[in-house]
Amino acid sequence: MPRHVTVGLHATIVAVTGAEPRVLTVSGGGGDDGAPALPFGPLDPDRHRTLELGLRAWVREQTGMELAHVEQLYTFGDRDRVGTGDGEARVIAVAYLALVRERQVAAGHPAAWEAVYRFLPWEDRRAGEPALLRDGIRPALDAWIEAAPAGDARRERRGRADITFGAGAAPWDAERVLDRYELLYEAGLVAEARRDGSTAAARDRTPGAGASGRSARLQREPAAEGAAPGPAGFGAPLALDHRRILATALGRLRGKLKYRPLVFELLPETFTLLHLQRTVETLAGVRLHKQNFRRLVERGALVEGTGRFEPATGGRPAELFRFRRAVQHERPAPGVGLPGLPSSGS
Amino acid sequence: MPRHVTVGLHATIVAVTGAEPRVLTVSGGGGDDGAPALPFGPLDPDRHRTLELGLRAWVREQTGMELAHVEQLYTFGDRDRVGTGDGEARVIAVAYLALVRERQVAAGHPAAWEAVYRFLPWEDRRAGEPALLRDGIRPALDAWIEAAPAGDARRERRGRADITFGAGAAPWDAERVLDRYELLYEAGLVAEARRDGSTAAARDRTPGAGASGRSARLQREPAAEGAAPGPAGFGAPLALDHRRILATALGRLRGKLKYRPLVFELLPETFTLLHLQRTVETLAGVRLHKQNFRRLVERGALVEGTGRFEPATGGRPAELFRFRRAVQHERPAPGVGLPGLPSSGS
DNA sequence: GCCCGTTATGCTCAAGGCTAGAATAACGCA
DNA sequence: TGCGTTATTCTAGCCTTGAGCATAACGGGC
Repeated sequence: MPRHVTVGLHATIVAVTGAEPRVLTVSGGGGDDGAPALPFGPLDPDRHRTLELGLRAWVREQTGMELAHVEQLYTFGDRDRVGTGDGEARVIAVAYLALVRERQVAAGHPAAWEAVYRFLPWEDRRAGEPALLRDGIRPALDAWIEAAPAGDARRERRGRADITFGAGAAPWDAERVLDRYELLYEAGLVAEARRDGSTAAARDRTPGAGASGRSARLQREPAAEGAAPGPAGFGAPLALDHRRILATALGRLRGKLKYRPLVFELLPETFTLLHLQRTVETLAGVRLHKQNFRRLVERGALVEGTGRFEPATGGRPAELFRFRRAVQHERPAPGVGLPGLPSSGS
Repeated sequence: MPRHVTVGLHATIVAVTGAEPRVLTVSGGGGDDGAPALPFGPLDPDRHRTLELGLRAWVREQTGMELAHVEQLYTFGDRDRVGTGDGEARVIAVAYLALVRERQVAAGHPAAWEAVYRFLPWEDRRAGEPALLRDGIRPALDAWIEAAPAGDARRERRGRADITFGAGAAPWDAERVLDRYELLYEAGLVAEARRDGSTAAARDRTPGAGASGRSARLQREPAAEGAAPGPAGFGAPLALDHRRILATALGRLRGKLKYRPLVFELLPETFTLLHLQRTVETLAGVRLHKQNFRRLVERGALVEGTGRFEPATGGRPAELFRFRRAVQHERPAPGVGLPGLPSSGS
């Protein structure tokens, strides 16, 4: 008897509070461990006219929140995604990214905002390369590289690690969030890798993944393979494959900031230019040159002054700006361009 | 009784033959009209371990072809996607883009290569803006715009048309393939819009779609609304929503060319720089400045000379180059950067 | 009231990248 | 040999970007 198919709708809901990007989680997750989960629920073919409407319904139910900007991220469909036993339904997951303003908080629902960088701590380089990277991840990756047979295999691992984590000539590429998470997963350096254990043999390649030539090779190494993992893996885990989804979301968001005015979905109606800059930095995980950032934003005609001022800046009052919605009808790719980070390298 | 869910796997298989991008189609389509379809088949939860493997299996079966580069595009899940009646299974479509070398042709299978620009003729601007755009599409869009009530609604339509099709100050943005197709669909200017008729009321927003502020407004206008459609709509139709998938694929491909060495998946082992340029132009739908294109490719260290030459160029023999696979391990975003098209504007 | 630290904002300069061509080299063919 | 065609190399000019310097405007000590 052929198994049925169930479609799960998963939401990565992001907001920026203070100077931190946060993601909305629900407690207890899908049933395996106690790690928090992203809000999700199955598509109801009868009730949900579209996938996005189904997602909104689930989010409303679980968090009491109405979503504004929503976009689809990726669809995960590996048989072993969630360790379903034979006979049970096959579960496909369609993942979404949603952006909301910081204030809207859940009320009476078992949902909570968590700092995104709790789950992906190596992605925050605003204060320079985090110690975790230098002292924890890079050495562990080196061990993983050395654990490979000496020839091409090892060179291949080295190349991948260098490119994804930015070593040697390769600079840090803020958008490769997913590549980094997947590398850590394969190297057995995140808790999920050990949790999934040997049941997770092969996975579909996921979105931004690079290296076009590798696509035919679907087999993925089961897990550790000799690397010395941190005590419980790097970063806090999420239920199921939700950390993978979160990584996909952050990568997509970082990429899209450059050519779409997405930040403004996360900001209040009016804001200072520094507020805008901090929000972008927070998401991109890097610091930006203030004057140049201003120039880009103003020359791009993304914002317009309101004439009002924010006095509590700690210094000279800053003018409050507002997003010029009209840009979207003027220029093809309006975004806040991320200039290279200044060489303030910690 | 709740309906079941079926997951369809759809492949947009692209190759470049001569100077034309082509897409592999199978005859007869899914059952509605006689239009050609993209190869597709349902996910078999028992046989297909991953979505991508399922896709490969279906493509092998229907076209006898082994796919190399494959990437997921988008998942379509509107209830009215294919006009399923009540009681039937709900059908979700996961769409993929695959790239293959030109030679591999189907044998004994009812599959055929069709020129991509047969279905999206307005996307080919290599010889300047096509007459179809100036004489057919723009006037029809103008009519559609005028058909809106005179206030904001009309301004909104105008803005969208200008941005997607490049009018006034806005330049042509080669990547907005999907936006353009969807605009034509909404304006009732493609055959599918009339075929789907009033059954297709709302759709999920699809990938690259711009205008972040509009996301909450899910309702889409049913169809025509007063525009004067061409005799049978612009461009040749495909079965189901396959033209939408094709548009998604072409847009994605155009975008990715810039930062991933995808072209080389479509080229033979060795090629001349002009061959490379023509292939890129063909996909991007625009002409490029020869000297600058060479400089970018060479400075990017994307290729290396072989020392051998292609004599049959019609002029001075051209050196044969080969893709330097190593780039992928050196630079973060190796692609063939598409500099702005020269102002040769026909 | 004056000095200081802090943030906002404006302006400048130099390096590097991109656009558009000019100029030159190497073929096939008449 | 001269012409048309394509390949390859170089250049001049403009614009963007990266990095600072300088000045303005505020709150708080003193």
